[in-house]
Amino acid sequence: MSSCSVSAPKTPADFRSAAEVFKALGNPNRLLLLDALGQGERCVADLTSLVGLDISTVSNHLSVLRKIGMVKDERRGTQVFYSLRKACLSNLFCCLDEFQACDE
Amino acid sequence: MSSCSVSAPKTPADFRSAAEVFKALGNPNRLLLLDALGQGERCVADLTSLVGLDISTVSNHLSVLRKIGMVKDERRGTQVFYSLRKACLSNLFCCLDEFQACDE
DNA sequence: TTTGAATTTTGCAAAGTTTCAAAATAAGGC
DNA sequence: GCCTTATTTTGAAACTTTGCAAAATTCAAA
Repeated sequence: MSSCSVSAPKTPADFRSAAEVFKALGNPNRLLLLDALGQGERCVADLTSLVGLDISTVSNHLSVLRKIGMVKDERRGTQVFYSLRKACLSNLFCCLDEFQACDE
Repeated sequence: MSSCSVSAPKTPADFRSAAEVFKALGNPNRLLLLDALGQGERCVADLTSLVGLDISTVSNHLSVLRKIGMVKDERRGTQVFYSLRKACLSNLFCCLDEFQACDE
């Protein structure tokens, strides 16, 4: 059990994993990929024609998203299908919209 | 008035501004700065001793956060005080926690 | 088992980020 | 006006990210 509610002085290390997630989301092409996956699973070739980059580049973006647990992949024959792994991802987008709409 | 609810095919450009916000949050030192500012306004020197970087580096991080509207600054004498500009920023962190806790 | 299709990995170049140090700016007190 | 303090800007070095192309891998089908 981790010691909770003890507000020790924080260090950059305490924010490393949060920063990893935000950094993965900090690229327009990856956000477009996530948006497309919001409609359901897609194979790499389909995602590639969607974003208009080299397929190897798309494969790399997808692996960034997979490493932080945002998407999962499933091979079926020669194709690999990607899909969103976290239902609550859409919440993050919601909050971002709120953040950007907020003028305070 | 912008055309709403017309789900046109999206492009990377549609996600540029969202990506800018996420990218700004994608650095542990900046998250630590934001966390500190959650307690209230702080001058640059105080924030500098907190994160343990050169003051010029901290000033740069703060300007990244200011450019995307995350913090505001106010000069009082020779000091500049920074504070959070968006109340809903804490929501974003909440959602992140949810995201990371979520195992689906 | 060789071929073909889909994807990933590797190598590389260009562009961007992070950091410190030094120079520049801003504001207040003498 | 000159000096001190606080901050920002600029410049340079190290490193990371992004992207393409070519080579390697994976799998199915002929």
